[in-house]
Amino acid sequence: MSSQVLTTQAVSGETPGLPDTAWVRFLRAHAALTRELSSRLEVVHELTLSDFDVLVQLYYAEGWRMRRIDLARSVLLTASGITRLLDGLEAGGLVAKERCDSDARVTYAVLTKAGVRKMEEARESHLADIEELFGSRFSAQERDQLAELLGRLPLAHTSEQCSV
Amino acid sequence: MSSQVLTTQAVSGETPGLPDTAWVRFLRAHAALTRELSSRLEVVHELTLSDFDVLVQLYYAEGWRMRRIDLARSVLLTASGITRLLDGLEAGGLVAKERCDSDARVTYAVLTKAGVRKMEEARESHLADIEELFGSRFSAQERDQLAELLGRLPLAHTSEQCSV
DNA sequence: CTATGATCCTTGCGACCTCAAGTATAGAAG
DNA sequence: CTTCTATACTTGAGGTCGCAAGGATCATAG
Repeated sequence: MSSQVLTTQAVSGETPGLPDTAWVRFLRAHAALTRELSSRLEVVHELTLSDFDVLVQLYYAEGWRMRRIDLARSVLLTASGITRLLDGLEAGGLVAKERCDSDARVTYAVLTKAGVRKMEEARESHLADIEELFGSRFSAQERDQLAELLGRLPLAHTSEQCSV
Repeated sequence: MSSQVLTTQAVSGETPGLPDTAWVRFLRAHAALTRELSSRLEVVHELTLSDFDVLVQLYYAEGWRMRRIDLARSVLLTASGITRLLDGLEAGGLVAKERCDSDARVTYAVLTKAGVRKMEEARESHLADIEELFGSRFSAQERDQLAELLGRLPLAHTSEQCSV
């Protein structure tokens, strides 16, 4: 009732029990890919991966505008994370704040003209990078399959069960 | 010659062109899973995901010993990252330094008795967590398939081509 | 032996992100 | 109106990590 937890290990047969599971590959691939993609994005467009992520979300939102809290949830950052990330984008003139008339608690993040331009500028090269490092490794069918498999993973905190 | 880059998007049909590709799911899943796993590992065993990662590598290495640089490469951290991570583990008494007789440049990282104990302690619960949040989402076959697909991704810096 | 270049490791610095705590607003109940 | 709870956002402190630079050691060639 143990030792069956790790499937697909020791594929290369190097070290005896060294785990090389789907999960470990997942971790390694993420580290390598984000490092490389981030670095390219940084050099060419002076953007973080997260910056780009936020820009994309806003770009596809109605009126290029989103509540900060929704933005945070959609890119899986905490509220404070979004505040600081947007601080940077605001300083760079890519995003602006906007008050909400019906609820004074909320603030909108809006893409500025410059932000839209930046986004469209960065898009092409970044998508090409993703394609090169990620997408091109798979056939269209495999890509769909991968997306389906990854789509099953939990996106939020599981187990809200906190008794005491 | 564009707009075909993003396959598998808008699966849920919510926002028109909002990308929901395999890559985006990959990013989101990673953020969510590492957050949750890290938090659990922290609470129960006072370990980081990276800490555990290093412990595992050492545990399966000959003599529970590895050159720091090899350790760094195998967990995909930089040399400085390993130095600081091991600082923590050394302070906690889980890992010790050891000189190399044949080459004074290299230092080994060795699992201490306490380190081995910690590793065996943490292993069970952490693997169970991984299984719950990750593995259990897939059949054995799907797991293998996922591992195979993820295994195609580049693990190091691509394109060493730096002309000037 | 000395110079050169590569490798291993550490350290200063900064970037990014989280948690915990605090402020402000909203809505519901008394 | 007042109180209580929930939500939105910000800020201070701290942790992890990469990059760049520097020191030490090794290997090789002159």
